[in-house]
Amino acid sequence: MAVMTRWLDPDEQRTWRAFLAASRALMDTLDRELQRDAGMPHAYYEILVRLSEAPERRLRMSELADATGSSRSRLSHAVARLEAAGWVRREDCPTDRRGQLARLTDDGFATLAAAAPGHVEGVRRHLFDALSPAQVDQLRRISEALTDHLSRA
Amino acid sequence: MAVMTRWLDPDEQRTWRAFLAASRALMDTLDRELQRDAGMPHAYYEILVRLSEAPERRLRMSELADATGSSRSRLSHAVARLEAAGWVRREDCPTDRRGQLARLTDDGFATLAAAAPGHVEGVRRHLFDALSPAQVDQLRRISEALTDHLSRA
DNA sequence: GCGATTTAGTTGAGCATTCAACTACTGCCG
DNA sequence: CGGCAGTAGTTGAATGCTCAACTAAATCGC
Repeated sequence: MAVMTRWLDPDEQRTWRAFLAASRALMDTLDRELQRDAGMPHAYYEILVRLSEAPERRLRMSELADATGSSRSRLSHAVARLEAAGWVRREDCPTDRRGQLARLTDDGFATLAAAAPGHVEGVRRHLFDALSPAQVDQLRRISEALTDHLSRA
Repeated sequence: MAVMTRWLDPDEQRTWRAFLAASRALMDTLDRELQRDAGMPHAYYEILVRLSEAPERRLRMSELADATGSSRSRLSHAVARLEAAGWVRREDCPTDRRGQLARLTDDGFATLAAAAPGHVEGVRRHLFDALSPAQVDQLRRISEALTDHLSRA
C-alpha cells in the first residue's frame, strides 16, 4: 500500500523554511538576551511568569507543566534548579498526597520583576516592531489555529 | 535615565503567548516524530537536507552553519555525530587550509530519502492542513519580515 | 614581508531536555 | 472491601546545545 507523499510545492517549501528560520532566530535571540541579562533560559522565565500570575503564586506541578507546554519530566528538572536558585519552593498538596505545589518565593518574584522590562522590550523590538498591526492579528489567528489543530490530533 | 518599558497590551500579550505555544508545540511534535521514525532530531535532518541540495552534496562548514541558522560550535558537534553515524564525511577544503567540507555520504542520502516522506507528511498535516491558503501566504510574509528584521538588528 | 587582526573550525565543561523506568497514591469496578 | 488501572511526580542516563577558550590559517596595514 504505497501512499503517495503529498510533497510541498515551492510556495509551501518557502513558507516552511521561512517560518523555521524566523522562529528559531527569534527564540534564539530572546533566549540569549534573557540568559545574559537575567541568568536564566526563556523556559525558566516562563515558569516564573506563570507562577507569578497564579493565586498565592503557586500551582500544581501538572498545571504548571500544561501552562508552559512542558513535559512532566522537564518541569521536574527545571523546578529542581529553580528551587536550588531560591526562586521557587516545593510544597505538599493538601488534597492529593501524590501532588506537589510549586510556589514562587519573594526572591523569585523580585528576580522576575527585575528581568521583565528588559525581556518585554526584547519581545517588542524583535517581534512586534517588525510587524504591522494587521500582521500581528494574522499571527495570532494563525497561532491559535495551529495550537487548536495540534491539540486535536 | 529611567526608560519607560513599552509593556505589551492584552492583544499583544495574547499574540505572543499564542505564537510561543504554537511554535513550540509544532516543533516538539515534528521533532518527536522524526526522532521516532528516523532516529534523528530535526536539526540533524535539516543538515542532511541542505547537504543533499548542495553541488556534489557538500558544503563548507560555515555555509552549512548559515544555511541551518546554527552556531559554528553546534554544527561542529552535530557533524561529528553525523560522521559517527556514517551519514556525513569531512574533507579538507582545497582552497582554504583552515576550511572543512561536510559531504553527505550515500548512506546519509539513503537515510534522508527514507525519512523525507514521513517528515513532509508531518509538516503538511501539522502545519499546512491547519491553515487557509491566505494564512499560509500571511505566515510566509510575517516570517520573512521577522527574519529580515532580526538580521538587520 | 611582518606583526596584528580576523576568520574557520574544534573542543570541553556545564547545563537543559528527552525517554524510560520507577514509586506512590487515587479512584473505579466488581 | 480489594484489586487494578490510571494519575502525579521524580529520577538517571543519554543526548544535544551553549559558552568560552583554543589552534591554525588567511588577510590587512604599513
